[in-house]
Order: sequence, then C-alpha cells, then structure tokens
Amino acid sequence: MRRSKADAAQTRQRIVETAATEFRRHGIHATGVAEVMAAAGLSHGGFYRHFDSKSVLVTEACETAMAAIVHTIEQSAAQGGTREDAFRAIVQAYLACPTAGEAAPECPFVGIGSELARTDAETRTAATRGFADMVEVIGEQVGGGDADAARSRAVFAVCAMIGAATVARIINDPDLAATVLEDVKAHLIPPDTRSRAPRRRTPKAST
Amino acid sequence: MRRSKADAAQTRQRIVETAATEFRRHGIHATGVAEVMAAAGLSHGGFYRHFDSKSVLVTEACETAMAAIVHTIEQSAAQGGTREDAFRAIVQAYLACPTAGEAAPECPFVGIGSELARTDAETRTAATRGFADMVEVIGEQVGGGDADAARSRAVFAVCAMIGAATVARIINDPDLAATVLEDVKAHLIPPDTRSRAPRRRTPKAST
DNA sequence: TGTACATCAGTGAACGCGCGTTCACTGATGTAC
DNA sequence: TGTACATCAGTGAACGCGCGTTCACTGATGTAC
Repeated sequence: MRRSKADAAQTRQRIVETAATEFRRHGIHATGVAEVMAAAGLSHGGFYRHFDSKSVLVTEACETAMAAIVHTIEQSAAQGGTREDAFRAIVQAYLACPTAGEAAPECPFVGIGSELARTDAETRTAATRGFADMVEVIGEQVGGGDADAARSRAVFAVCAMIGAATVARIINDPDLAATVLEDVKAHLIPPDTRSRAPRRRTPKAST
Repeated sequence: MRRSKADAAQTRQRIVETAATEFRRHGIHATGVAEVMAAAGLSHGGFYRHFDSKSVLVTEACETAMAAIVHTIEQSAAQGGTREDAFRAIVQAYLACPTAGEAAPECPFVGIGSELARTDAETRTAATRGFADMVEVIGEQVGGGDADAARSRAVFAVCAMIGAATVARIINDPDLAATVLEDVKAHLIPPDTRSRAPRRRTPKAST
C-alpha cells in the first residue's frame, strides 16, 4: 500500500530516531534491522525502500543521536544564569544517576562508544562533528581564559564525563558506580560553585 | 590426539590470552569463537573441551585483560622516582598515541567499554575489580591528601583517561584526536611537573 | 616395569538459528492525458 | 475535472551466510592391574 511522500518521509525519520535509541540502548551489533523496524511499528521487509544498507542507518542514527545530546547540553546550559551555573548544570545533568548503570542514556559516546571506533568513515565523521559540537557548547561556559584554553578545558570536561558514564555503566556495584559519578562531578565543578552536594573532606591543593 | 594435562592447561591459557587481545581489538560481538581459536592456532571444534560457552571465555578474557592493564600501569609507576613522576609516567603511557586511533590499546574499558556494560554479572564483576585495582595503583601516586581524597582523584584521572582514549579512537581526524589526548594529558598532569610537552599558552587560574 | 584399556584434547563436519538482504506481491498515491 | 496507468511504501516469505554449539572420530595420555 503506497504512502504519500510526506508519510514516507515521516516513516523514514521515525526509523532513524528509533534506531538512534535502540543502538544506544543495546549496541549496534546487537541490534538487528528487523528489531529497529519492529520498534518503529513496521515489518522488516520495507527497510530497503528507505536505506541502502544497515550501515547507512547507523550513520544517520549517529547523526541524530549526536544532535540530541548536543541539544540536551544546550538546554542544560540555558538553565544557569552565570556561565559557572550553566557549566554546573551541564555536568549535573550529564552525570545524573537515576540508576548509575544507565548514566548518560542519551550520549552515543557512552552507549556505543567502543563500537563507534569500528564504524565506517561516514559514521565516525558524524561522531567527530558531534564531539566538536559538544566541546563548542561547553567551551562557551568555561571561559576565564582565551578561546583555546576554554576549548581545551571543555575537551577535558567532555572526556571526563564520557569516561565516568562509561565506567559507571560497567561497574557491577551500584554504590561504587554512584561514587564514581560523584567523584567526577566533584572534580569537574569548582567547589565554591557547587550547590547541594557535600564538599570533599579536605579540599587540598589544586591538582 | 589427546594432550598431556600440562599441554591442555597451556592451550587453555593461550586461548584466553588470544581472546583478550581479539576482543579488545575487534569487539566482543564481532569476534567469533572460531576466530579466536584460529588466532590461537587451533580448530574451532575443540573450544568446548575448555569452556562451557563463549560468555565464560569473555569473562576470563576480561580478567586477563584487566590484569594486563593494571600490570602496565604498575610498571609505568615504577619508572618514576617521585610519586609525581610516577603519576606523570602513568598518564603519558596510557595516553601515548603512536596513532591516536589506537589509544590505550591494552585497556578493555576503551576497546570494549560499551560492550562490557551489557555482559553478564561475572564479566562485569571482573571489570569492576579491574577498575578498583587501577584506582588503587594510581591512588598511591596521587597523595597529598587523606586516603579518600587520593582515591577520589585517582577515580577522576582514570575516568578522564578512559574517556579521552575512547573519544580519540572514534574521532575521524588524526590531528583532532591527537589534540584531545594532549589536552587531557595537560589537564591531568600539573604544569610544573610536566617534562617535555609544551605548556599551554596561558596557564590561567586552576579549574 | 609392562600391558590393556579408558580417557579426553583436538579435528572437521554438521546442527539450528538469526542476521542482512532480496523479492513477489498489494494497493494507495502520483501523473499523464 | 475525470480516467487510466505507472510508481512505489509497506508486507511477509525466502535467500545465503556466519554464528554458537554439538558430535563422531582419532590417537596420544593416563591408569589399573
């Protein structure tokens, strides 16, 4: 039963968005085309009306997922009045842990990080752009130096957050996982700007 | 052709060590039992004389890989005279980039990070122990506060390194990937103790 | 110590299954007149 | 505007392939006497 062009375009987009979620949640390799289509409410046969191959879907899903996490970070940033508030809001939101085992549920660097390194050039390019965007948005909040210093600090913060969420998801002990997230939050957010969280026992010299 | 007990035990260990390398390099899902056995110089049929299932191999390979990265970190630490030297040596070695796309080739948190989060309880327990060991070894080098502060700083450093290596492997632009590794090194290693690497243009206030 | 037999590490073919992909088919949509 | 036909989104069965796993077989190892 043929659908209108508008319907078809909408279906295509739904498949990509569903894939972005499924891949992040269960991994790229572990998520089949049929699984994505079923989650989108379709039968698997129609997949190739929209995409040449699974890897094309992976690329587009990566682009969509990257745009989503960048958007979330922008929204977190918009919550804070000062830039310090904005940065704190970003870190708190990214490393928020309803359950530590599902830290940063939106971020593809966490959900499919090690798999992304083995994807094709197009997908890795999309991931690279996503990382650059994350750094840019966060770099705007971590000023206090020249542009390059801000960018460098943003790179550091993004890497620390990605590493922390990755580790927290792997760790088999919920308390330890939560502690890891708290430790990394404590080190990323300057103590004088932190809100609720208790300060470290001995602040000590800067690292 | 039956082998002696000693030979069989040696074969088993060879399979586990081969698997540790193959899984880290190509991913758990993407590496078949037959592939591991072939890489170990065996035919795939004999696999189940040694292991009940692939997931048992995954667990043991994870244990082996964790022991290896912890051992490497210990050896890096042994190179430095002071604790600051030791910490610098650990970070420099972990984030050394012959090619940035292969950062931290030994560390399972990087090579199979997102896949580890979806493995069974035994494997995640092995990974959790490995993380705790990494934190303990590094914690010994980042003193300057009480034990808990040192542990917390070690957790932060380990997460930042894992995140940096994960990102560097994904990024499609070798220069950007190398910059990420340098940025994270620069932030982890206090400027006054860094050796060769050029200092950031404006050191600025501590973060 | 020597012999006869059970054990089992390793081989290679085979198994069922799920994967990515293809295809014949359906019927609503888009288009040409 | 109405009609006749081509297009194509979506369905469901089928394809070849590689995966994890099993199995009959081989022959050296281990063991009981």
